[in-house]
Amino acid sequence: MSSSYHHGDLREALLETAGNLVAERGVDGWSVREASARVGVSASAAYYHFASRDDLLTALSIRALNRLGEALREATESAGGGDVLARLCAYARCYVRWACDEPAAAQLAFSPARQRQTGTVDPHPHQVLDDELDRLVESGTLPRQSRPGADFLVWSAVHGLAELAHLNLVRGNGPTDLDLLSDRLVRATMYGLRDEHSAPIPAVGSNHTEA
Amino acid sequence: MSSSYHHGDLREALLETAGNLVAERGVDGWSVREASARVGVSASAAYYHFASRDDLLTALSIRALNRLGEALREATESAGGGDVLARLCAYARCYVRWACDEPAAAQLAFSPARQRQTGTVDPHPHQVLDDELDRLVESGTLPRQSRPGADFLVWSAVHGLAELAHLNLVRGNGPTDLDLLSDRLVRATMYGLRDEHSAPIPAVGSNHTEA
DNA sequence: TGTACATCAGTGAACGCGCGTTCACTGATGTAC
DNA sequence: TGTACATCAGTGAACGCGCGTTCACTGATGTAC
Repeated sequence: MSSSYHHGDLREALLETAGNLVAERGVDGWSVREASARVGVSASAAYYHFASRDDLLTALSIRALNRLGEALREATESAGGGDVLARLCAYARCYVRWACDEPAAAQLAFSPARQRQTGTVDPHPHQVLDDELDRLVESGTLPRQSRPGADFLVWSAVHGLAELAHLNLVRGNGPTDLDLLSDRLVRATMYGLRDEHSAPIPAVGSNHTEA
Repeated sequence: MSSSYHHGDLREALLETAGNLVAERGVDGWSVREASARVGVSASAAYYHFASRDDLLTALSIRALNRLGEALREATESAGGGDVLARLCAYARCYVRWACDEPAAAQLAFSPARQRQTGTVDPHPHQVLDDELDRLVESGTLPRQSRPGADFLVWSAVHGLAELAHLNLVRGNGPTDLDLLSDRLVRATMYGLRDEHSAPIPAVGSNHTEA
């Protein structure tokens, strides 16, 4: 509000700015001093709101995970008019796009160093996925006996594609291609889960032994 | 060899030591000075072999990717006696274990900053996977028409599980559980790919529209 | 086998730098009476 | 409405630090003759 002293909401402004810096230069490509300067405040002011740089980073990571969760919820809600599989495809597309658009935020959100207090994340991406899978069971698309653990399988597939895409390791260019690939991945995984109990042995060999 | 001066192979020793440091403290948790000291050499000696710290890191990343490639090749070769699906399962298990055992190496290997000269990596993980998928086509397990792009789908699934596992986001504890989950993931994906052309529409809804 | 000399592969001191964080402080704001 | 005072939310100078990298140098090694 006023010209100096008593910034309206410095904590929020620092988070926002640090978030931008992370997006621009990666998780460690900036300093507390720089974020403070960009907000127009002394470096030490940040320490009134965060115990340390790491503390700020943790807050940022929770924020990122939360935003992803919200975006996913929104994407699924506004998709497919009753087609539960389309909802899941929307989930995957959103997830993959997010990872490509904000790679640094993605890295931060799933940073191994910051994962104790994940209870703080309200619409957690995992939770949104769980809800969708439950829907798929209700609708009969996913056999109930395949439901346990299915969340991790689908999450793996989607997360992996997101990762590979943002690393630019996926050939076939353009966002549309990526959307299609994403759909195909979701469908393949769901078909596989649908069949895993009815046709447990593949076409050719029959013995699957421990490696 | 001799007590000082003219270390046998300082370049190699530095790579090895830096690799250990990365494993212990993460990609950025160490300094050139520290690596040099650990080898027993002055800090500046490193600059005779590497143009910069970043150069060293790049060499390390290629090395890591190479090792993964070799491990995967070995895992698939020594698996399954003709059962091509078992070979693929072995691939996935190896990949996931590697990511869990050497998370920092994994992060480094697929670091977005270091990906131009990947041509230097000989048995590239992607190549090993491609070879296995070709085998699956030959054996009739994977329909030929599903082959294009299948590498990215399977890679996504495996990579994603590896990532989630090393982030400790997968419930169900113990390496065995992880192996089983990994097998299940591979099977589900392969079943899905097998069926994607014969049964393109899922059990329930029929319209899949763009999100 | 011995000597001269080029080259290889190190040393160690020094550079400048920006960082996270602390501390004593002070200006702005809100509340009680 | 005015004053006294506690509290809030900043300032800015200073700390100590370890870093990547450079540079002039020197000891060890290999080769030619």
